[in-house]
Amino acid sequence: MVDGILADDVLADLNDPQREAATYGTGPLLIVAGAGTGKTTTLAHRVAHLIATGVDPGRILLLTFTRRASAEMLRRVDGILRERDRAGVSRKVWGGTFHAVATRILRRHGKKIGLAPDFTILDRTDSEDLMQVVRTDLGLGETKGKAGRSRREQDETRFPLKGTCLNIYSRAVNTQQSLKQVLQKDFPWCEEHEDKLKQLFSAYVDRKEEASILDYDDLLLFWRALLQDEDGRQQLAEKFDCVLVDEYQDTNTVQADILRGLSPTGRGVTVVGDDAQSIYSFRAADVRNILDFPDQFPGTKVIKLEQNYRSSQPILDATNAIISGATKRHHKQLWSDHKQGDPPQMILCNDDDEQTEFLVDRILTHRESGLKLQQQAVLFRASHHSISLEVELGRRNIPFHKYGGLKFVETAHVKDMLAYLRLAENPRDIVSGMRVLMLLPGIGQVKARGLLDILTENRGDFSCWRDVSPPKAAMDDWPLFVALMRGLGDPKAKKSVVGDQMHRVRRFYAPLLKGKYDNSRERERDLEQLELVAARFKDRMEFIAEMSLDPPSSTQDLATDPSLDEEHLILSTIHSAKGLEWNVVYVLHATDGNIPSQQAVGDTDQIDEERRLFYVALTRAKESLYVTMPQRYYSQSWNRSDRHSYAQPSRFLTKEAREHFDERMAFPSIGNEEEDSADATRQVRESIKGMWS
DNA sequence: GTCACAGAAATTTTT
DNA sequence: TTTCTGTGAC
Repeated sequence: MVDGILADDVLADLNDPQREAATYGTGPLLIVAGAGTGKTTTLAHRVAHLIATGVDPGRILLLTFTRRASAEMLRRVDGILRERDRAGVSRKVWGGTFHAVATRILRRHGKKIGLAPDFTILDRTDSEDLMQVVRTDLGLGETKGKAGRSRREQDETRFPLKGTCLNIYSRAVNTQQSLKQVLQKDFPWCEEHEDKLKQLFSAYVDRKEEASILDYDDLLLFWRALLQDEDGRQQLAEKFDCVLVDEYQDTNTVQADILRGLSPTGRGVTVVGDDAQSIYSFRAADVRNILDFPDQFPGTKVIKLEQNYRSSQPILDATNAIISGATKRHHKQLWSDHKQGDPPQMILCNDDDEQTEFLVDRILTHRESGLKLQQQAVLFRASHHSISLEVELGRRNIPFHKYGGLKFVETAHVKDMLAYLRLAENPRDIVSGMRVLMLLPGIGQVKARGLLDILTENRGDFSCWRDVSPPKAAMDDWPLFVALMRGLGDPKAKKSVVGDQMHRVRRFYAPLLKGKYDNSRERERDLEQLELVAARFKDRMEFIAEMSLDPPSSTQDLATDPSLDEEHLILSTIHSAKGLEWNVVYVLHATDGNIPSQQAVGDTDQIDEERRLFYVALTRAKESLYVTMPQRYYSQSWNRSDRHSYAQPSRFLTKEAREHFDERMAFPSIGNEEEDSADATRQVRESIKGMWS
């Protein structure tokens, strides 16, 4: 390249450490980037700089946490390069999540380690389904067989549910620990089942192999295996000159191994992250990856970004105070040029309803003063925390998009539809096969298994099902079903437009849907949306993989054409808000039990992670920050006999932290004082009682 | 073998 | 609110 270094005017937007990071040479580089310090900008400039100095874009690998993040990054790279007439080259960059890139690589090179290229991918719920199949096969869930069923035995803990089993399995695999260690540390109540869990997991692994399916963990494991295979390594290690990893604090041991496999000396490796924002340890992410990076790769250059461009100083003061309570951390002091601004507000509400009322009120006030809804975001710890807000927004016709929580593709009817395509793509995929067959009346687990065995014997040719005589109840549907599958399985159909295939499935499936759900009309509309999405894909396999690896993140993303999209408010779990920013941020339910979550107060590591989570939430705000907390929770659940309970503010809002907040009631009380004081004494009693329950 | 029902138990965050 | 297991009718 004759260009040499990128023009000064492009790099002039960067501050000194950012510029140093963007232009640093090929040695291992660690960029420690605090919240809002221009991490994305820096990384984008680094990629642009690499390309401008002659690195082949096709030999750059950019690993991000979500596909959205990598798309955004590459868009900015293009923006920077446009001035050099090189716009568009970034399309050649290998960008995406670890899992998405693993899929591409394994399809192409997996043969080396004995992997068929047409594997299908299990998402979280599919993996649970398979776990359940194996679990019942081995008779592990049963409780009735126990002789006598004495009280003693009833007290014995039941075998863990499928979700828990998968958590245990995944944790062992991703942390590379023995089952015993994992059980001891994270699942002590399951320790007595160690032997049976071993049986279960080994059968689970076998099943996946027979069916030619990979779960999320497998994608990483096999990529790593490929890098450890001598042949594979040669081909792959030489594939990339530069590897950049974003959000490195949230990678796990296997991902770190992959990085080492790609570049054993660290040549060409850049990682970016912030240990204060590590919030995925539940998924086996290990902060030590980023903390120990300089030891792993001798000669690492460390560059710290500490100037915050996002938030006003009053907000930074508050967030600095919150994170300073952490027991272990890499010291950083964020500062901003943006000195002016309102202090963050801590809002006390009577209950959930009042919180909702306050939020809607405030959101509209900001809207009236000219701030678009997209520039405001409501963040919460758990997906269900926003339910009452969603209802109210709906009632008032305020459009919103919700991120996190149950995704569109995880709903039963969407999974059903996709299962037809997946079975057609990979007839050995027993998860999809069982799902599809059991939709037919009269076919249950046993029949479904038998039918799949026949299919395997006939090498996946769906014609073999024509000769089967189905149970009476399925008599009408069966020929149609077989015709559908034969059509989809035909090699010619494989290449036909994915939208058309989806349409055929929908015609068959819609009547079944009617009988299965009472809100079938609504669900049918979802399926129409799905068909539209499918129509955007040329390749069926790609479509299916995409739906497992990178599903549309909000239901509304699908329902509306992005180009015609109307103004909308953002609701998001804190986890899904990572890396994003808004002018106004509201953090809901900042009470103990919610933040930190009741389930995560076991040890200091967990509590620290919850603190970082709270920190991530607060640091999303640019100008205004509201932290709201209901004081009273009504519980009509089976669990509690009392009708309501009182909540304390989050323990992270310590006295010192609160000095940086304006504290007030959402709606100053106008009720009669007697009731208030009665409430106050009740609150004391309740909270004392709470200490023993 | 399948299905519908009942009673009990669990309940975060996500590639 | 859903998920899981056991039971009994078909």
